[in-house]
Amino acid sequence: MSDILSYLTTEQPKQEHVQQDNFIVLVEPSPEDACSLINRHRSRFVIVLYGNLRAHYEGRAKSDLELAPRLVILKPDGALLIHEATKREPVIWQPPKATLYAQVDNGILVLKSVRTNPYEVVKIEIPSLYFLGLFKLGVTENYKVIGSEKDIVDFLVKNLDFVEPGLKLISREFETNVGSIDLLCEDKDGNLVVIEVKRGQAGPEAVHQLKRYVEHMQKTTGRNVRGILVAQDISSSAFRYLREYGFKFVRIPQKVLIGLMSTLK
Amino acid sequence: MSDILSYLTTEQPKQEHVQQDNFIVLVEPSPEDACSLINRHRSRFVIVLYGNLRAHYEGRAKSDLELAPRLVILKPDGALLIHEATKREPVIWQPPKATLYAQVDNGILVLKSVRTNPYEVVKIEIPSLYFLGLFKLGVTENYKVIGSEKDIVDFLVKNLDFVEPGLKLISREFETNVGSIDLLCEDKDGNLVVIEVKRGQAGPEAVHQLKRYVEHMQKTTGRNVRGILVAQDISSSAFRYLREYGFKFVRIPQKVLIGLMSTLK
DNA sequence: AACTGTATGTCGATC
DNA sequence: GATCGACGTACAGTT
Repeated sequence: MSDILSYLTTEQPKQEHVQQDNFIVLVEPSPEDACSLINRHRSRFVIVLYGNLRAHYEGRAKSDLELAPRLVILKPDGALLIHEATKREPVIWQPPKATLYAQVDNGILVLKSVRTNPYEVVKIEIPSLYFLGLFKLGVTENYKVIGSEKDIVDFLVKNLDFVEPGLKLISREFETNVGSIDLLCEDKDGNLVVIEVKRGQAGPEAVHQLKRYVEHMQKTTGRNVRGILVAQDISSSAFRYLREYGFKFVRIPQKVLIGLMSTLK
Repeated sequence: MSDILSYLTTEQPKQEHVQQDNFIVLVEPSPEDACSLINRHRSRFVIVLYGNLRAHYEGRAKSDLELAPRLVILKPDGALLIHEATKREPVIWQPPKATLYAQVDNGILVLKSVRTNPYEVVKIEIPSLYFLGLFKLGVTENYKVIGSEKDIVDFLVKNLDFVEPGLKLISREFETNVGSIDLLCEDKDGNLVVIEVKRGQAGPEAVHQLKRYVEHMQKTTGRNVRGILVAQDISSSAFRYLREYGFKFVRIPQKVLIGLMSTLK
């Protein structure tokens, strides 16, 4: 079976074939054929390999994978993923901008991916390559995820009363040298109010972030400064901190978020 | 070409074929064949689909992908990935434990993946399916990445003089209700020393984390407490904080880390 | 199941 | 290029 498949996909004149088709698949290609196809098409196709392979990663950390069947994905931007049977995450990977080198060493297909800054190397040896697929993919322009923190801040800017009646907006993304404050306001009593927004459940870090901003504004303005944390939820320990520091928590009910998400698009 | 390939892969008795082979590939399968294969084998194979597809995600946030060629990966643990031509990250995904439903609606292959807690749904419509691959993959047991923070702490425990001569270990992973302190020590002058370890470059958060621990230990013990941040590097603003709070920074040169990584395995 | 902290995090925005 | 914070973060370890 494999021979026939290989034959079918390789016997045609490559250039034309590639230009009109948006994918090529080979079953049990020779290392040489695979290497040649990879080198010729890696800048235009996403390449999927399935084979028995060893892999080694070294850079910020280091790890090794012994010989086993795995899936390798090579993208035109240099991203490289090695996947196993489980997890959303690859076991070993290289982010975009890595450079790929494919060659045949002693009859074995070897892929090497090198990245700089930080310098990191992934080396893959594939003694048995069972499948090679080249697929033409695109990139969705203007891809937008709705419901991010930015969307919530947008909403709050237009509905400040939702946080607390009488708030007046001073600035959005107010830059300080301790970070950027999501919303800086003034309350009905003339206090400065720092608002920190979190999309999901706020943890201890969110409260400490808020504290940092509040302290900074107190120090730099000398005014009385309040802190308000706005989120869908808050963890118990984060809530302890919150009360300790005298801050206020405003929950965004999921109902509001869903409504918010359905109005946007 | 496609017809012949499909034929080659489908005409054989499925059961035997599957049991002995570790992969099956089909070019331009019918939606019905694809659906049937997916439903029968999704718990044992990693499935790769290439086709022109629309996708919709809704849950913690929400997003849509218009019709375009993309790669879909389905894993036996329920993980689902939709990849485009670039990035290490999938555009849309589902983490493990999601449940997959595959069906044919009006002649179109439709995949639906549902996850609970949080409730999230990914729906994929594939009007044109060009390729379907089923690959048998494993999971590397005892997979270990070397050079994690834990490894560094291990090293420091055995080489406390590296941080500062005369340090004596009191506790590792000392649990407080503000978090767990990497290393709690006593210096040669009898001061309590809180050591926070970061693997890479320490940012402002690391310093604030350290501050939290130091303040907590001061409050609960009444003793004089020092703070030391150990990391490969520190960002400029983090260093400002560090000096402001009177903490100390100890750099782990990369040379030491590499040596550390080579001794472990 | 909820919570906490790490990650070879990745990614985008800003300086 | 360095820095910083968000992410549908994912994931592992603990309570």
